[in-house]
Amino acid sequence: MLALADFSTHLIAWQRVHGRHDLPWQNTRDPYWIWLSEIMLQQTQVSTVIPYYARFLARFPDVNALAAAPLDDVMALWAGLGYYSRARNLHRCAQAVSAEYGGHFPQTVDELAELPGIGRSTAAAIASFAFGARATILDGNVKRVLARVFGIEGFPGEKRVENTMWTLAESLLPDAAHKDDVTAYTQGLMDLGATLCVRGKPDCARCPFAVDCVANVTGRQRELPAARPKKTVPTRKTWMLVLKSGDTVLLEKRPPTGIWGGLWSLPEAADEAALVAVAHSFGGADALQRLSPLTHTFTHFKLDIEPRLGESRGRLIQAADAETVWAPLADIDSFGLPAPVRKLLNALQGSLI
DNA sequence: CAATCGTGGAA
DNA sequence: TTTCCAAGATT
Repeated sequence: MLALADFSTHLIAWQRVHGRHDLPWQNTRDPYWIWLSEIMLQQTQVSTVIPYYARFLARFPDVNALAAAPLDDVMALWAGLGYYSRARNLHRCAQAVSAEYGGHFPQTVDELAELPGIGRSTAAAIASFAFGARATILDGNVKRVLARVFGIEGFPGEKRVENTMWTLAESLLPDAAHKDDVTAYTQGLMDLGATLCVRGKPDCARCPFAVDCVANVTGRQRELPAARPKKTVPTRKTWMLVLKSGDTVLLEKRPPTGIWGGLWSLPEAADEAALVAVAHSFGGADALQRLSPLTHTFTHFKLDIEPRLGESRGRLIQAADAETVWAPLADIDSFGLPAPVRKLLNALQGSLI
């Protein structure tokens, strides 16, 4: 039987030898670097984050630079990474740190968790990595490790199960005598879940907890943690307008909340007739050319996109209640666009010019 | 508190 | 091809 006190000891020893030590956000105690990585890594894989992280730091080298930047610039660098409330909260958080803390991140979990976009687990990760605080994280990696090693039943997304895991995770922290090891411990939790205790085929032979792990001993690796309850994802349909004027295309800024909030995108309508009316209001002809439809899958719904191509002569802007712009196709990469819209326009740029 | 909020990798 | 979901937070 694995004594709770032994968990952190074994994990720390394992991390120092077998854990990851060369990720771009490691080997620093700069809370800005660490905070940025933690936000980008929320629900996002390491390999996806790395190129975004490098570009972001090059453009915004410190929290004050980020705070002073227009939100639009932040969104443009975040475009393609998904979950855009993270980018909006990131900007708000930078402004709060700059204005309320003189550009220095607070060091306690409670203060960190009050900042926009920083929840309980992210606050603990920042406090642990940047300030060596004895703080408990509970991300997807930890939930998977705990569910397997300790045989925690139930879907971790369920509140009751998550509360159980928080309590267990708190009890596993290294004690005050090993406070200097909390960084290795926190990193070890993530490393174990990300490199050995993976979802598909966990490498139990290399795991320091193999002989004690409930899932391994009982052969239930595939059943723990319990899968998310299945739901049928609804399908929505939208018509998108690619209205050109010379070498520019009409873009609209999306509202600050909701799907793709704060990004630039193509004008949309609920049916083809409504889209023709939109095109007409911007100087487009009545006839729109049909383009190949595309499907975009979100976590909670599927979107069927019917693109239509039109040409506008006058670059007419109707009432400017929505932010609109004629974007040069050559500069299209400088706009924060949703992934499928970027793909659509990039494909068009190749075929039309 | 369950729903909302992206995208791409992996099996 | 389909399914699942990844260093979660917010409402």
